[in-house]
Amino acid sequence: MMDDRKIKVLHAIINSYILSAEPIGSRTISKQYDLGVSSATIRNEMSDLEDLGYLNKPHTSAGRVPSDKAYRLYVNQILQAEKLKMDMKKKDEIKKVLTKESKEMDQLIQNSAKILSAITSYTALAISPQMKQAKLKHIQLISIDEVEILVVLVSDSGIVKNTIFRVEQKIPEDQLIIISNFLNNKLKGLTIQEIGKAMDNGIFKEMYDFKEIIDNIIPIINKSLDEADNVEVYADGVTKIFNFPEYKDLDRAKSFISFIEDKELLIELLLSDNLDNGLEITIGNENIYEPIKDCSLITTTYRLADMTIGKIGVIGPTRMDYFKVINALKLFSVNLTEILDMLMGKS
Amino acid sequence: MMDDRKIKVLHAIINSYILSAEPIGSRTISKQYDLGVSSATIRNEMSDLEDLGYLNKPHTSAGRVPSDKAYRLYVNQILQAEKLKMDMKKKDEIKKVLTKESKEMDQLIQNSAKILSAITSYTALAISPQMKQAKLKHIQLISIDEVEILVVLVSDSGIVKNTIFRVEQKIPEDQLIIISNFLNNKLKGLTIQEIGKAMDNGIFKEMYDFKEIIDNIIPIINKSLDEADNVEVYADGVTKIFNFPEYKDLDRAKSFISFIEDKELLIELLLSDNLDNGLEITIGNENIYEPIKDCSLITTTYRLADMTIGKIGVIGPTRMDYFKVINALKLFSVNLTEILDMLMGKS
DNA sequence: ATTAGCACTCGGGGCTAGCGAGTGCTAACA
DNA sequence: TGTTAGCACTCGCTAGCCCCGAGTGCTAAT
Repeated sequence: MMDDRKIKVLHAIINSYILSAEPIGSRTISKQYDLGVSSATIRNEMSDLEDLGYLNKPHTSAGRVPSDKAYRLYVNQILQAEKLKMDMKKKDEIKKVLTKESKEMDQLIQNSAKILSAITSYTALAISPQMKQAKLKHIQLISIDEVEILVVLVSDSGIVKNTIFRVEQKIPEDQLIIISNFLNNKLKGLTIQEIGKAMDNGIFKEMYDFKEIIDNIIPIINKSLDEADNVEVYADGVTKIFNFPEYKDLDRAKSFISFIEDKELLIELLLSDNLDNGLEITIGNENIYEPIKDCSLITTTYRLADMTIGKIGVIGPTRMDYFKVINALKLFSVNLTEILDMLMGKS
Repeated sequence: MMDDRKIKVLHAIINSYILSAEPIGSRTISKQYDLGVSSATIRNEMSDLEDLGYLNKPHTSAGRVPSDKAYRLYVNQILQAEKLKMDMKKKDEIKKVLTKESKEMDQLIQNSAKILSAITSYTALAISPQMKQAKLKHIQLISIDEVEILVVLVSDSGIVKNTIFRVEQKIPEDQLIIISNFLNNKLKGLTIQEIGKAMDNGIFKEMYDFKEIIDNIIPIINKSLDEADNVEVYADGVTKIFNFPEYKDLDRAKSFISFIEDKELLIELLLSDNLDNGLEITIGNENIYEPIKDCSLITTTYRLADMTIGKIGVIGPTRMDYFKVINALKLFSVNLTEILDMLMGKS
């Protein structure tokens, strides 16, 4: 049913379409690709492929265009063949640039998106670390002035969050230290969620002496935790979409860009699988979100201290250069993980 | 030369063009606006206005379109008339929403851009606080574990920055406190730049006992200061530009969106006047940046603790609804300043 | 099973004509 | 002298038309 030649023809069409974005005719294939058969034969094969759902006709007298199903087949074969050797030279090159230009984690992620978009020429997306799975490493209360106290949270992945809050009456420095030490003892090593639970369970009973102060502080810690949970998404190269003829249509361009502009939607998109897997590819209609049902999204994860903490990916027309993008992404996954470990002093 | 009637005609044309985005003919004016003269007279006036540089003709047989000079005149008159009374009800409404949805400063700025874009239906820009002019309120070194130290900087406007750094050998807690106290004594109340200078001048001589440690810490503080200087820009409603017929042209839309996407350029744009003035309006060609020479940019500043710390604004086609935008911006300026003072506990 | 040949389809580019909105001039009028 | 009616003229835009060319699908020959 899908004999070898059909596969070859399909591949030829896909490759051709990825380059040209124009419907491919039988003649083009028989000329450009060396299949040793005439255009008439190709024509028959193409007709079969259409019946099988791998090709579509924009209209009767145009050539044919690969369907999502075709891309899926194509991608699966790329992944299976797994001849995706990493270009070490390029990897190190990128690593160098990234390391040099990124002092903070957020910056690193942002720069990665930028470079990724530059080398793939598609829109790049990246999501910054979530703290949910991170463990608390250090918590400290610092008195700033008479009425202000700063809460500093440090997670084991090195991310710092802080909040200032005000108190009615000054809390002496030494009391703050006692409280800080107590909190550290009780909470160190717990995840954000566990801390929330611990606080519900009233771990503070034994600190009755400081009840008043602690009552003050609990909501602050909760709030800080809430904020620690904040994730950031970055999109870079959004306007690259204009380079693709399929987006010469204003409405399509608008709907794409609007989608990318909606950060909340992007977070949903990128967190859908909750960071579990590595490389992920969704093609065209496989996407849940209406505005990108004619796009493909390829993402991969990066890790810190053996935890998957974020995602980086590329989005573009379904006829994107999957091979190039997959290679680039693998490279970024490794680089990000390496740099993060370095940046946060873990390796 | 510019008698009363000419002004009236010009205003009519501008108002009409702001609504329709189509060249206006003499007949339209004489019919729609009650000037008590015939279209022929209007025609003559329009011809004069063209000679004076207030109107342009797209081509011979089209109507006329206001020039940048015309908008400038128009805007100056709006500003002078200053009948811009603030709609207190609306102001409070917005304040309520902003307050409710913004826990952190960055969030507040971001939300402001969002709402501003929503109510004006143009693209909104906002830049987050710079610390350059802020004064150091508190600095503290915290030992996190054996080899990691956290530097926390708090500015008088309540903004917190922190950096983790590693040291070779553990520095005892009490030494850190001594150093922290020393730094606080020396540096409190200084601006970021002054601190840099102070450090160059070797204020650490008297701390010779801790020379080794301090030598370690100086670059860290410098780095923290560097990072403290980071500003964030937010753009919201970028795709609103697609709603305007003058951007039905893909290239123009692309160049606009590309410009907005370039955060560094945006920062330059918004910091050009270094936050000195309040309301600022640049129209069309008055803009330095090529891609927005057919846009108008209206910005205003917001303050915290009596310092101007950021800017928020709107960018759109030159035929934007200046009146509406100016009103909205005034409202945001006040609201942001008020909310910030509250959020940071100053009022 | 493959291929050459051919009729047929259909989108798109180019060309033309006509329309309609708008101008600018002239001559008459208050 | 400023205002107006009238009119010829301009010019972009749209609709309609034709034709080209790329491509298909069928048939008949190899």
